[in-house]
Amino acid sequence: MSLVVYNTITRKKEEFKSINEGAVGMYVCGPTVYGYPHLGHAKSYVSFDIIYRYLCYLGYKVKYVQNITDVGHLVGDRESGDDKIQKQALIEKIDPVEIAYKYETIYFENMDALNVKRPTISCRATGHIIEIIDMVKTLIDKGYAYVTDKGNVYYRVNMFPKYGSLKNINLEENLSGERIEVASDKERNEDFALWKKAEDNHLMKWPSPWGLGYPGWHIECSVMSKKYLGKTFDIHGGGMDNIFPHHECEIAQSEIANDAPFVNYFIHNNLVTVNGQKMGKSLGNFITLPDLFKDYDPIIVRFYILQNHYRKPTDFNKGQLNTTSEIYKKLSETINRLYSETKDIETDNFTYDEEIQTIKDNFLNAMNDDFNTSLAISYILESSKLINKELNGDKNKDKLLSLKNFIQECACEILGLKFNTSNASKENELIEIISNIRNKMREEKNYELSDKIRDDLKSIGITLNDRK
RNA sequence: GGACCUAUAGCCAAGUGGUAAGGCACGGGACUGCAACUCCCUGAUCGUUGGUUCAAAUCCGACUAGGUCCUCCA
Repeated sequence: MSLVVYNTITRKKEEFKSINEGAVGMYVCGPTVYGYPHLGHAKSYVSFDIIYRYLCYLGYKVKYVQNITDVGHLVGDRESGDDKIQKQALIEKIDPVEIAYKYETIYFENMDALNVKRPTISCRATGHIIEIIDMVKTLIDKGYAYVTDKGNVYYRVNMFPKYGSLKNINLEENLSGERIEVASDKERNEDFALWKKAEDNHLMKWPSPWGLGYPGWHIECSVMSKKYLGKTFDIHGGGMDNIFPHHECEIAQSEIANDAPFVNYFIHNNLVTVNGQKMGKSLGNFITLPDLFKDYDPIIVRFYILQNHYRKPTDFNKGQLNTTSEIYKKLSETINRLYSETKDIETDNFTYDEEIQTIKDNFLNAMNDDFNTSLAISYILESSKLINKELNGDKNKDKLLSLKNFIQECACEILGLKFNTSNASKENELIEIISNIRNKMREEKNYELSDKIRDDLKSIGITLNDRK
């Protein structure tokens, strides 16, 4: 079975075929770095991490480009809007460049904690101002963009008939009815900014043919994807909320500037909700990752995200997160047992067990069907049951090694789960010693003391699992 | 107002034409000195309503509820 992905362009699942055999170019919209990342970012980047990991597993050489938006953009194109990075800089009383760098660092630390692999290329908007100016020039030369008296540059949306097709938006119906901005210097209200003139109090600005200014929100992604992936590439990803207008604008810019189709597959993850409402920075109902990680191991947050499909919304729910935490602990214990009991077994040649091969096939089929992680996880849990049975029973070498291989490839490599598989710490040795003494007491039927040891250890969070 | 998505057991969640995966919780059992762990068994006709079909959770229509986008947001 081959890989099938849902393509936003066609609103259908399609068989995945890369432009160049054995290689994939993928661009995912990265964060604007002016605040702490939240659970929504986690869902998005974990989702694309899965796609990245799975494509690698399938043998593709993947070039995964992700931008860092370190230029603040105005809310809309209005003169009165705030530049979010600048705003944060004024609050924290440090330079906007420091703000961007600070939150970029935190972003990556948080993603590392979630075991999200770093993109192969991470690029910043501020590092591509020359190329941005260049593409804006091209669009002006082709007549698709215009410079206003104020020194702003806008894209003529009505010249690009495809605009709105990604989101299936009809501009006539949706935009023409709105009140035209009186103060705007645009030809038409739906036109979007490619370059904005900087007001005197604007901190981040660059010289350009149109005066001192800064790039519009959408142009950086067109520029950087072209630079690193070429005019046409395989996959473009991002959150659903970026479909319109961001990705529409990218298509409009890139296809005209490059005279080539932009992207073959657009993949969008669904959003995180809180009590059914979208979690968003502007709504103020977001849960930041640093806060969440105080109460939950990041890898459990990752597991929680993967229990939902990426195209379905995840409703944040502490009760469910606690449940997930319990499930993950059990799974970890089982897998740790598997690793510790197989660490001395020769792994060179073993016959892959048929039953486990079937589970692995099912797992891969689930992944092939548009990265169905929630179904895939059910096979991991099924294997967990088999591990316990085998460890409590025959301890068949082929079965154990097959299971170990399955966990290693599917749970660890593809899903990016981590289990605490080292038993080497002093603490564990100590527990082992205490446990042995306690077992001795139990043999001597000194239950009063052995129960006290069990209870005392339990009270500091260590559970002894008695086995025959 | 326009476009679109979702609705499956107490909860989470797969399943897109052939009679409902998995997990948690609940209950029963095996194991145990007792317990925990582990294993076994146990639950839904799929929002409502029409229709298409030999056959629908799965396709089409209507309705209801919730959500997203049409301003920045992963």
